[in-house]
Order: sequence, then structure tokens, then C-alpha cells
Amino acid sequence: MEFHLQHTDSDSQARAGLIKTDHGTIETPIFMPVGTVGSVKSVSQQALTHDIHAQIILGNTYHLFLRPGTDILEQAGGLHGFMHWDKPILTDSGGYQVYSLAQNRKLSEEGVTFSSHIDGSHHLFTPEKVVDIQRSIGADIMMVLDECPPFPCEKKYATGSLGLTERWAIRCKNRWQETEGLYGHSQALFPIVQGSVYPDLRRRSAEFTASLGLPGNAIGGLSVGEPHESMYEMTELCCGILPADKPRYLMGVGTPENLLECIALGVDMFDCVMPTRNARHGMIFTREGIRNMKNAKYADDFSPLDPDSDCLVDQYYSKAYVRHLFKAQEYLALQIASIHNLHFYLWLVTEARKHIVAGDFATWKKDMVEKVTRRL
RNA sequence: GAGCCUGUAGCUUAAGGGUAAAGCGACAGUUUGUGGUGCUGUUAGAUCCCGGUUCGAAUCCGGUCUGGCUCC
Repeated sequence: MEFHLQHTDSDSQARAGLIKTDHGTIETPIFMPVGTVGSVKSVSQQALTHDIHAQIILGNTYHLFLRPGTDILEQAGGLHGFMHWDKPILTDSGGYQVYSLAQNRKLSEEGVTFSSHIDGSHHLFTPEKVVDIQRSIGADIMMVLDECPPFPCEKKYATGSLGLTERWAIRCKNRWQETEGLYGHSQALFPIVQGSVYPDLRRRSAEFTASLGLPGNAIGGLSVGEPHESMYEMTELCCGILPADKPRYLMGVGTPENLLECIALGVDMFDCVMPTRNARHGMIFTREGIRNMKNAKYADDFSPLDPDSDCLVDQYYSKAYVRHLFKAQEYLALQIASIHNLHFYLWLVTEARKHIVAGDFATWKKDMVEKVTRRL
């Protein structure tokens, strides 16, 4: 994997760049749709390619390990072959599931033990095993195993947790260096900055993370309930330390506003369940603002779902029809809203890139933040 | 024609003498490295109607009507 920095904004830290992988080139800043179990929920690969213009998607180590398992994935030639997706894939390590499945987990120096949410079976994830599983999956970008501490978090706990995350990162890097991909393409490894909302811990973690010299770097442990100001402060602090010649990935973020603000702070890559999960619950994001498509006011609104968009579903279906589909609990509602939201997210980062290159990102961003946060 | 049952929120059902509950629906809010239609809140009925018993009736009694079952 290679990263080429093309432009840096003069009024902010925003950057435009290219990430080159063996499965193709990604233009940054980029949003990566989440496809936890080898499927972006309710969205087909055809829609991802032709309607949404996704350049890279996510898979999840924890979920894919439990089902279908590494044996099936290896027989299929990796996740790319299995799901017939020939563009880049990034896999989360399962570190977040350690956090979100906290009631079943047990952390130790060796790794994390947990019981499966599917059949209750017990498993041990070590840093080495997590790299091995991601080798079986064949992700173009793999993530180290980390611990994502909850918010709020006592400083004492955050400090101990960060130490564990750092030692695990070294073990992941070692495993990555002593193994090779199974399918002939190269696989990068990204370490993850932690440290909760404590500036000194974040500084230490960012410096440590940078010192590992891996192909890219991630910022984790944010958007877990902390105030937005804290999230922006920590992101700014980390971006100031992480090397400029490697991509910066802010994990799990966020709203359209979050993306724009964090692009301005120097983030290159984002992923978030919000556009797909919220779509399934009737919320759509547009350049005019946020709409809840279940609201009664759309019952007789026969205008296009999103008149400003060139996406097929946005011109093809009316607001009234989409509201009807949601009220009738039709699967098509989830498909339309998910495709719409992902198309909007990809449109947003593509526009951001254009304005970074054109040199008017700051003014465009200010105007766009005001628009996308409106409640319609 | 006779006997029995039934009627409570828009719908399905609780409460069997002491200021009428719940689910669904409707209306709104929420959702940040996805445990696959989630979570939270609001709304709504003087209990079919008429009369009686009682300090007090959705509840007990009589009757009208509605819907259903059984028998001839």
C-alpha cells in the first residue's frame, strides 16, 4: 500500500491524496461503508459500485471469524472472492467488539477471551491470531487489536488500557512482518491511537503509534459518548503528531458535520454505521439537512426523494412513496434509504476533495456544515 | 323460534364492586470501528345504548341493539 499526498489546504489541515492498493486506488478523503459480515446491510455490490461509487468497504474480523469462519473464507479465496468485491477492503480487528460486547469479555496480557453472541462458544483473540484471521480474510488494510475504553473512563484505567494497546500493537506488527498474504496481494497494517480524552495520553499514544512506522495510522476510542468538543480536540492533537505522509483514519466517525470538521483537522479516512443504520430507521442525510422519512408531513409529498442528487434512487422515488414503504415495513425502504445515505456520504467526501484541490475548502465547508445539520 | 356467549383506545386484549391497563397502531425523538426492522417518549377510552341495585358499577340485575355459537 502506498499513500501519495497531493494537496494540503492553506486555511486548514485538510488534505487530498491517493491510497494505492493491489485492488485499486482510493481517493482521499474517503468514507468507507461498513459491511460487517461481508455485506453492506441491504445494499448490493452492484449498488455499491454503480450507484454509491464506493471505493473501499469494511469487514469485521470478529464477525467473519465466527461466521462463516476462516476455513470457508480461505476456500473462497478470501473475502474479495467470497463476496465478489474486487475493490479494496479494510477489516476492523474486533477491538471495538471487545468494547461493545463488554458483558462477555475478559482482557488479559495475552489477549481477550469472549463468548460468541451466536452460540455462546468461548474464544481467545490474541494480537497474533487477529492478524492471522485478517490474513485469511485477505483485507487490503488490516487493523491491530486494541482496547477501546468506554466513556467516561478514569485516567488510571485509560493509562493501563493504553499500555496494553501499545504492547498488542507491537505484537501485531511482529506477526504482520513474519507472515505473508495468502492470495498474492499485499496487506497493510494500521496501528490505533487510544488514550480516551486525556491530552497527555493521546500525545504519548500518537507518538508511539507514529514510531511504529506502519503504512497508515488510525485514531480510535472517539465517538463513544464524549462531547463533540473533546472529539475534535483529541483528533486535532493526534493529527498534529501522526506523520503527514501517511493516511490518517478516524475510526467510527460520524455525522456529515463530523466528517467535514475532521477533514479540516487532517483526517483522510472515515467509517461509520450511521448512514446505513439510520437509513434503516428512516433517517436520511441530504445537502439540505436531515429528514425523518417516517414523518407524517411526507405522506403526500410527491417530489423526488432528493432533487439535488444524481443518484438513481433519489430521482426515481418520491418522498411520499418512501414514507409509505417505511410505514408498510417494506424491505425496499431500507434499500432506498441506505443507497441514498451512502451515496450522499461519498458525494460529500468527493466534493470536499474537489474543494481542497481547488483551494476554497474552508468557505465551502462552513456553508456545508450549516446546511447538513439542519433538521427538515 | 329457543338456549348460550359477546360488546372496554383506531385494532387485539387486561382489569370480575373502590379514581380503567398493556401490546400493536398513530405521532415525534434518538442512533457514531453494526449483536440484522433497534431504543425512548407522547397520544388516545367518563368501558354499545337505556334503565335499575349500591355510598360507589367496566364489573351485579333487567331490557334494546350488535356480532357469534348451538339446537329445533
